Amino acid sequence: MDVFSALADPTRREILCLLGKGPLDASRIAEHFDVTKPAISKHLKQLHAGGLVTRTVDAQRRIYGLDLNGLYDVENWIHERREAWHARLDSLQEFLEAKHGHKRRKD
Amino acid sequence: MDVFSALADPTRREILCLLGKGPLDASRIAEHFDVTKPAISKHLKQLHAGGLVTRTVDAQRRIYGLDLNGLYDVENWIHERREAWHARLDSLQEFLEAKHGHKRRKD
DNA sequence: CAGTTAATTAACCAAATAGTTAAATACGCA
DNA sequence: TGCGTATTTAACTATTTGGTTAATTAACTG
Repeated sequence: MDVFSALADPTRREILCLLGKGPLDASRIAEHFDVTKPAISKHLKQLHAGGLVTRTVDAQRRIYGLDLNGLYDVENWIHERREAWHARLDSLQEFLEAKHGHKRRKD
Repeated sequence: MDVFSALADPTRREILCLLGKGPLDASRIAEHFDVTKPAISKHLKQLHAGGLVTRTVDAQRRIYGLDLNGLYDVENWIHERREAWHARLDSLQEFLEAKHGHKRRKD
């Protein structure tokens, strides 16, 4: 399971917003939503698989917190796309400069 | 539709990688994948809806290019999550410092 | 140990999604 | 005009997904 599909669901993104304010156990998280606990449990599983939440065990409780690693993964991917984009523009510019430096030709 | 679900599909992410190297028309994009053109067409529609690709018309051809706006949207969202996270840590630190200062005075 | 609380798993269902083939649309050209 | 090319839309199918309720696992408490 990947971090991108984990982020695709609005409920899961809201959970991350919630955890930005601090860690919560599964029941506390579920209180904030109109869906049942098993639904939230499955969302948390996917968020954990995507590296977006941490899970610590405290007796019967599972306490979830925001995990920055998943966010970094996405950020890096985005950064790579933008790098490719800029590299392309740079090479276009180089190409045009080289052309200018040479001779004025009609293409 | 939203940018997060547009990014959830691996084929769509590959299309964005491809467009990082430069704009391409729909058929050229489809050549890189094992799926049919209508499938690619629908992916492009979703990417466009998510603000991840631009579309320019050239006669019968539709030329698609990387759109940085969608990438910025995602990046901002991630940034906001991290800001919330840091704000939480800061306020915890403040709390602890205040507690310390208070105790000290009392002693 | 019996009972309570917390969370997940199991089994199932409806809706959304990614894919297909075939038809339709739009444009350029002779 | 009509033909060929490029792309999208239509109609359909299989799979995935997000949700439900009921059962299960696991740990504390009296």
